[in-house]
Amino acid sequence: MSTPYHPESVEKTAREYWENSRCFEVEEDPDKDKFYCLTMFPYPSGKLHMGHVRVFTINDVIARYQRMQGKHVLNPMGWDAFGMPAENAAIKRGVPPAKWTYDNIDEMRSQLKRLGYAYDWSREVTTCRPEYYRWEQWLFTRMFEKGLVYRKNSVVNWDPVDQTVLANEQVIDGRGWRSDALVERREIPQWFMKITAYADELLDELERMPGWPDSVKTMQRNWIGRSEGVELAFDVQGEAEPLTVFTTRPDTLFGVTYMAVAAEHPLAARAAAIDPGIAAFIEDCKKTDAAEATLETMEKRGMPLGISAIHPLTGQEVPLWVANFVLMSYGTGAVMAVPGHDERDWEFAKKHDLPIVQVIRPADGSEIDIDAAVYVEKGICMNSGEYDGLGFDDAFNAIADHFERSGRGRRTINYRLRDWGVSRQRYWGTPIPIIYCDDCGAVPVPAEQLPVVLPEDVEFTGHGSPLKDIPEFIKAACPKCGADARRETDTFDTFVESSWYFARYACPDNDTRMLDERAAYWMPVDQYTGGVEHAILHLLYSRFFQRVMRDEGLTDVSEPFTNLLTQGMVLKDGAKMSKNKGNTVDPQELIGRYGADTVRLFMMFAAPPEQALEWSDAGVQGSFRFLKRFWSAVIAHTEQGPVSDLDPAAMNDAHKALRRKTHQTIAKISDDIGRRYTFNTAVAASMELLNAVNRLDDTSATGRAVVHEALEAVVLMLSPIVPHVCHALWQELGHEDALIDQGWPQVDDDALVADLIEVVVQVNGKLRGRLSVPADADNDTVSAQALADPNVQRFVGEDAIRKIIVVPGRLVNIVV
RNA sequence: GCCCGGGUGGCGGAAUUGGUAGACGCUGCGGACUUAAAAUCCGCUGUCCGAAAGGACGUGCCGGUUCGAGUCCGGCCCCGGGCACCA
Repeated sequence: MSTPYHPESVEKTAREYWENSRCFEVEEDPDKDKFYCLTMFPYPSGKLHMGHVRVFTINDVIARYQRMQGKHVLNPMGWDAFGMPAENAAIKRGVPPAKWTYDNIDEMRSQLKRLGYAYDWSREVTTCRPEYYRWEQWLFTRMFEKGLVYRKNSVVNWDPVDQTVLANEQVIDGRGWRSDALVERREIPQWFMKITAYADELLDELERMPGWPDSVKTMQRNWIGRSEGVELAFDVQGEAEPLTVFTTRPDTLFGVTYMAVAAEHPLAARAAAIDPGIAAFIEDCKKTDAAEATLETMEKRGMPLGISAIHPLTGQEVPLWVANFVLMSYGTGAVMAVPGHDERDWEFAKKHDLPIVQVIRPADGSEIDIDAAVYVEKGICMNSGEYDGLGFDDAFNAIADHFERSGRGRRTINYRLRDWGVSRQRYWGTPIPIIYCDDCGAVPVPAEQLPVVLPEDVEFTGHGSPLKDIPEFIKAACPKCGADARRETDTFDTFVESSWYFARYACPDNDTRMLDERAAYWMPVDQYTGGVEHAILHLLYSRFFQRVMRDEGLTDVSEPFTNLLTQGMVLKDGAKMSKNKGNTVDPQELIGRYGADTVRLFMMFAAPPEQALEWSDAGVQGSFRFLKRFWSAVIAHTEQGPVSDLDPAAMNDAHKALRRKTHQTIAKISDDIGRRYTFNTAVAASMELLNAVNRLDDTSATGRAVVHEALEAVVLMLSPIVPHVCHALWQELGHEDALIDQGWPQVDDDALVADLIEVVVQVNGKLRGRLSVPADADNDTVSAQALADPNVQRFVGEDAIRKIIVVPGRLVNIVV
């Protein structure tokens, strides 16, 4: 073996070994303890970026570590291949989305291979292939039969100049990104999946998911937003239909001084027909994009409709307004306003001079001025007729009972979660398998006619979906009556593909069933790793889809991901490094210069996985330097010839100290990688151990045996992170068997025993001295020794000692 | 606006259960090697006072609990992620 570290040849050798021995291809084996290790699959945007390298390396470290623990590891890779960037590339460069996508996949696959990831490539999944998406089309038709999908109108961003639907990210400050035209909200019919039917289960199961971060569970809980309240009917003057509203605060019902409906509400439309001012206001309300953040931050505006509702308890007239912050698609499209006890209602009432009535007083008896500040806490009812004096729960129940008895309302549970709109007016996606027949309506495509294949050779103009211009695609016979009918031209939201790919990795080649018994073996995913930006949408949709597949009899598993690790982003100059912002560092260039191991090492060393990672070119060089030091330390050791077995009796204090350090480090790194996932501290501990090895300048037989043990431990423990160099160094250390088949090193508890330990001494909590004491010294002995320390004496002086706190093995605190 | 994170030296970070703040690495400075440079190796590197021993201060800001707070509690400020059509 040549002496200097040449990453290129070292990595090529290791890569070829893994490839030739096919050691990462796994089959189902019931006798083995399976471990399914997965990352969120990438969108094939062109080249790998550092965010990819980070998450894939984290995953690879876990996969290789679990393998060394004796687990039967499945670690697959695939492509989330449908999506907007392919269409944008097609418009910009005239490349068909399919060709652009397949070229990108080829490029990125070769990059992944160069990074040495332990993937089972035989299971690769590509979502834009009909053999993949046919099964989600099939599941959609099953959901259709069960009533789990339905069609209704919903809002999109409409660009009136380009005559096309825009994604939220294509709307910049309320204008279309290409046309610069003011974007309008427009309602069109779209397909929805009933995720709300699973809302309670998705919420409740979070309580039994200890392997997920609390932050993600909290976000999902808040997103589902279950609230218990009452639905109430208000009669409207001159209208036959009452206006229904939902409230979680029926105890404040007597404080209702106005009501508001959405701009799209029929009552608003009727008022607009006779009042041009209202009509103009409603038109104006539509000139905003559909994003929630926009609606929540924009100025709250409204207009009186000139009609009144009747308060169901007092019989008083309550003016009805139309307001831009009430949305037709949320709840009933109408809200009751209690300005005394709701922040937004209070501000709106102040602005429009609407009355504010106090109907709740603080339970502690304190006085408040409802005109000066809103009071949103729960308290005691007042100005509420027969309900005066009741607390929240009593008032809630009394009022709810009253409405249920009179049939004018009912207790109900409301969710913030809305059904999942899956229709996209785009070309590069899975065709929604529906045929529209003039007589039979929307008819799902029968299973034997699936897949509905997306034509890949299309003319791409950028104005609307090209599917609308392909008569052969649109023309279809109605599956029910055989009459001429039209095929749906909308495609699925790409979150549909990513909601079940993890299960399909188990059986990607099955062309007769969506999932088979192999999925029963591998599912659920034991460790799932991906960006925290997916904490809600992708993970919630996947949990939903898993349950839909379960209820279809395809699997027994309800929760797809047992353990979740959300990695932070890769930042450069404090900003997210991403394809959209163009502030990327090219991994390929770094691999060419330093090798894959250096890039992997820097990624793992620079920050713990959950935190954002700030990119540093100097840090990469530091990682490269470490690998060179690592390499030469092993070479310097092996050049001295064979090593004899370690004779414990022959060890001096320095030998014992190094051996203790070796086994302390094994214990620490096992914990860091196996439990804490703090790969940065695992790397730091390896560096410390290697520094300790280099400091022990001892060529005696015992010295070399202790060093040998330490070096083998470092090679084994760093191998999940820098597998290529460790593959070579393992051979250098004299082993015939490949490193990939080795087990994780074991701690020798005997080596951990120390005779003396250091204890710090504090006076009144401030550090004043250090002691070396026998490991088995009792508290009194340690206290006495602490008091004898000259510097400690200086600070204790003549003062009376009030208390001495001894934390065994750590510190003594003398309180005076 | 709402929900979830984060804030520690010149920089990335460590401190795992309330017990030594700054491990490990980077940068910088000094030195060795070299004709020279690169590479490599050795030393120093939170701020202030001090010749040193040592001391004072110090984990975004303000306050609290505790023998002891980066860690717990209350109130703020700033930065990042998500907000349903980016993936």
